[in-house]
Amino acid sequence: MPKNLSEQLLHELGSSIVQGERKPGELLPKVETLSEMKGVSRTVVRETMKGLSARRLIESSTRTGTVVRDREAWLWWDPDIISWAAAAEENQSFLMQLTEVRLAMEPAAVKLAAKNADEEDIATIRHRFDLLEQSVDNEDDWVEADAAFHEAILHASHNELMQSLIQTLQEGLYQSRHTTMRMLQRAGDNSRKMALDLHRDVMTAVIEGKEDEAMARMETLLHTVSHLLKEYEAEVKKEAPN
Amino acid sequence: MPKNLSEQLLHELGSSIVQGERKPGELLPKVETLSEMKGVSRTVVRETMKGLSARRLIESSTRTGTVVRDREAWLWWDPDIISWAAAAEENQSFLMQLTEVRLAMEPAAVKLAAKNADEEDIATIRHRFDLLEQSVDNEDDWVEADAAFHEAILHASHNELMQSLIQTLQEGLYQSRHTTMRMLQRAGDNSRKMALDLHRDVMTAVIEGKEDEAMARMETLLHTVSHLLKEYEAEVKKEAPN
DNA sequence: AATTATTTGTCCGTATGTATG
DNA sequence: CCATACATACGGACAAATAAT
Repeated sequence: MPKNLSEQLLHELGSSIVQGERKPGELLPKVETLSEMKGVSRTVVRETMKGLSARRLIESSTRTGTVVRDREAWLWWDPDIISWAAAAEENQSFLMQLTEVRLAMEPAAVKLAAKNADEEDIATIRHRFDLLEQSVDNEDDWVEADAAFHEAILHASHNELMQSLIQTLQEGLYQSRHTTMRMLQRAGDNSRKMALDLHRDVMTAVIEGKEDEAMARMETLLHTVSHLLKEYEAEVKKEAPN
Repeated sequence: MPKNLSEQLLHELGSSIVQGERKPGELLPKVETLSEMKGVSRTVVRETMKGLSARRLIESSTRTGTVVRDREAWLWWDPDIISWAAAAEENQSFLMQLTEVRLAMEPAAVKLAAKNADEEDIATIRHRFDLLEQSVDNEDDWVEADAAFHEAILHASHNELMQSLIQTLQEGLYQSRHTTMRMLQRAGDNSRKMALDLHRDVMTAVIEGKEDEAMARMETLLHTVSHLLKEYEAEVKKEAPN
């Protein structure tokens, strides 16, 4: 639930643009008109416009009005834009793109972690892994512990930009998939036990400072999880087709 | 040159936060005071605050006032934040982080390009390479043609998120280094001829759809360029130490 | 080529709501 | 209950740019 009028309107217009309802080149109604249409003051409309143009979704010029910009200009790594795109009806392609980025970044981050982790980082990682191990039988705990473990690894990379990037895309993936993810967790203890081993492998490589091995093992982990996920989705689809 | 008052103030306050002048936890002056200090209306100050909190640099709460948020919360992939950070006095660490991300993303993008490029993409890449080849003797043309070539490759990845990401970080790197980059261009034709061969290798792998080879060759290219750059910087430093 | 009309851009004053000490 | 300090919202006034006449 949006807190104020301009955020509400921002969400409404932003979604309609990102989800393709309003297309690049299209002219938006003028401020005065929008103000009347939505029953808000010009100030609110103007703040909304400011938010949209800060994300480079629109471009305004005097007399001509305000038009939707080309997709190439959009600041895709804005959390709002990602969430709007992930919430779209036809978002398969977008989710795939997010996954492709993740597959490039997470292994790179782990490689850095293997290189840069200090004693404190390693202590945290060990601790988080213990928690993961203990929560292997509980769905909710597992999801939380898994996120915490990955967060500790990322933190050990000592690269704030990567952390921020991965966190943003995780949120994007999570948002549209959290039900699916939970379902995977429910798929059975076997999946979790297998995943636990893979996590341990990553951790060991990081602690021992074996960069390339850490990277390769993270790739294995991601591919395995994605494979499990697909398998499970196919199964669910078979049982209950659209 | 910032166009308006709120952007001017946004730049001023944003820079002071990102560059560490105002530290996390620190309390900002209240709106009224800032308004007087800077000689602008409260509306301008409020718009500035909106811009800062949209980037999650600050957090406001009633009565307590407005405080600087922890670095982890910042939206690092905002072009403004990147440019403020890149312009900082002590930015060695930040530039290294940017480079680390680039080293992870560009090869991944090329790999995708080798997989996804269609005929039109390939025609464009070939054309851009021809331009690159023709501009091997001209500094200014080379810089432009080089950017255009990389852009064509990225476009062929058919992943808008990666494109946007790489473009943003390129701008960040460019901004603080453009003089250095130009100097590398001036370093001599040999560097450019060597670089040209490396570009051709990448192009060939993409056209032939050899994913892993394209990726490996882009890694080689990036490492070579970065090596040349370091060498040249060292030389310049030797001639004219601080 | 000059003028006019339209639309966005900018700044301001003011008022109300809300949470805090 | 009161004073403080910020958030939100409204609408007026004028400036600047530019398409249309």
